[in-house]
Amino acid sequence: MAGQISTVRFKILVVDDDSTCLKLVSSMLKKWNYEVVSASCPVDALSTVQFRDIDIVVTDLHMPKMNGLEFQKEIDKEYKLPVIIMSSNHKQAMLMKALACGVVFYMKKPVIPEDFKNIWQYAVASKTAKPSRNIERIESIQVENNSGSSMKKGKHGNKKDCKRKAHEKKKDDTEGENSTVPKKAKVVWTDALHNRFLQAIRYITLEKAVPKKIYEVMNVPELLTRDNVASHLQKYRLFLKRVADQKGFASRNSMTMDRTLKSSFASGYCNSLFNGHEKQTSATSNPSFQSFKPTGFSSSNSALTSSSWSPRYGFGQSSMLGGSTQANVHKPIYGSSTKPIYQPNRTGFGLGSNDIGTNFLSRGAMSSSNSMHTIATPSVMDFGKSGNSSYDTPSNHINEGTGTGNVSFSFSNSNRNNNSGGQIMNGNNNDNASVFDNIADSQQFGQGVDTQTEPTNYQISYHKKQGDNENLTSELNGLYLQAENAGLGNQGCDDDFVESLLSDLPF
DNA sequence: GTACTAATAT
DNA sequence: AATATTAGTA
Repeated sequence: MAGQISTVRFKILVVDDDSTCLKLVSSMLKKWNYEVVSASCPVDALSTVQFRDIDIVVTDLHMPKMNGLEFQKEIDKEYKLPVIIMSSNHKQAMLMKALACGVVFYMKKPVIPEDFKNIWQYAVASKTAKPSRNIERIESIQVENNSGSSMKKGKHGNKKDCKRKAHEKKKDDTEGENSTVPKKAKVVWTDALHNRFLQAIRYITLEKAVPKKIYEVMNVPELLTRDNVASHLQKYRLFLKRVADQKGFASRNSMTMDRTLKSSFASGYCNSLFNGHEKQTSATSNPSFQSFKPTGFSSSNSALTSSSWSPRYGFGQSSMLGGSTQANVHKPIYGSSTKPIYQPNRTGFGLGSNDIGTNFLSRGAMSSSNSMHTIATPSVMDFGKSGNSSYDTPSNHINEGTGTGNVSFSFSNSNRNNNSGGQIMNGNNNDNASVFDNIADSQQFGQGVDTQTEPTNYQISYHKKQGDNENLTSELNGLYLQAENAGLGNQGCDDDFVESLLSDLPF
C-alpha cells in the first residue's frame, strides 16, 4: 500500500490572491512533485475544483471577497477536501478558529518548500478518516483505499447534509440522512476535540484534571457530556501509563520504547513528518483527521482562558500518579519534535508552520500501538512531571528515575495559578517541562524516528558536556515557543529566561 | 446526592 | 478499537 501511495501524484489546488505568492507556492509544491492547479480567488477555485480531481486545497487566509475560512467552509460542504491554510496571522486565536472550522493544517506564512513536502498525507488521511456523520457509508471507499490505487479521486461527492436547521439543541446532529432512528451518536474525538481536551488538561494540570473540570474547561457542551470526557480521560490515562511503563526503562539502545514513541509520532502526525512518501509503515495506525465543524467551541472560555474552578483537594485521585510507578515519569516526547522546523523570524529555531501542526493536529490519538499524542507539548505528554510534582518535589532537573544520566530540564515558572489569561505552562508549584530525560532516550528517540523524520529535530545534540549551550538554548527556545504557540501561554522566551533554565542544568 | 475511577459492555 | 455505561467508593 505504501508504495502505491508514493507513486500517486497528488493534485493540489492553491488559492491566493497575491499572484507572487501563488506562484511561489506553486513552485514549491511542484518541487515535491505535486500536480498544481492554482486560482487567484476562492470563487475561481470553487468553480474549478469540481472539474479536477483535487486532493488537497492550500489557501491563503486573508483574501478579499472570501477569506480562507469561508472558502474552507464551502469546500467542506461540497467536496470535503482537506484544506490547509497559509496565513501571516500567527495569533493563537486565529489558529484555533481555523482548526475548529476543520482546517487540517495551519501554516504560518512565510512558508518554505519543506512545509509542503508531506502534505500529501492529509489527502491520505482524509480518505482514511472516518468522518463523523453520515459519511460512514463511505466506508466502502475506505476499503478501496487500502487496496491502493483508489487513492485518487473518488470520494468527492459527499455532500453533507444541509440541514442545519434550527435545532440548536443537541439532538439533531449525527444521523445522516439515512440512518434510522435518532440514536445518540457516539462522540467522535476528532483532532480538534482531542486537542481541546489536551489543552484543558494542560491548563488544569494533570494531577488535578478530572472529568468535570476538563469538561468545564473544554466548554463544548454541545458536543460533550462529562461522561464523554470521563471516558476519554480514562483512555488517555491508560495511554500515558503505557508510555510511561515502556519508556521507563528505556535504557540506551533498547528498541522498545522507541516503538511506542516512534509510532506515536509517526502515526500521529501526519504532517510533515516522514520524509517522503513511502511508508507509513505499519499501517495500522493511520492518522485520521477529521474536521471538527461544530462551530461549537468557539464559545466562552475558549482559550481556556477564564474559568475559575474551585480549588480542589490536593491530589485527587489521579490514579496514574498513584498506582503506576510513576517513577519513570518524566517523559518527554516533547515535542514536537516532530519537526521543528524552521522558524521564520524568531531566533532561528522554534517553530514554524509545522509546529502548529505538530501541536494541534497530530493525532492518531491514542491507539494502542500508537498513541495519543496529539499536541505533545511538554506539559501534557510529559506527565512525568505531574508525578514529580505530586510528590512535591520541586525537583528540577535531574530526574532520578532512570539510570542513565538523565537530563531533564525543568521550566520552573514563577507564577502559580495566577495566570492571567489562560496559559498553560504556568503553573503550579513546580511546573516543569521535561525534555528528554536522559541522553539515551533522546538519542534513541532521535535514531528511532530518524528514519522517517527529519533528523533535525530530535537529537539536538545532547552532547552536552561541552559547552554546547547554544544548542540547548535553541532547543529550549523551541520548546518554549512551542508551548506558546500551542496556545498556552506567552511567556516570553528571552535570553534571560533561557539562561536561567540553563543554569539549572546539570552540566 | 455528587463525582471519581475501574471495570465491563456495546 | 473507541466509546458508553455501570458499579463501587469516597
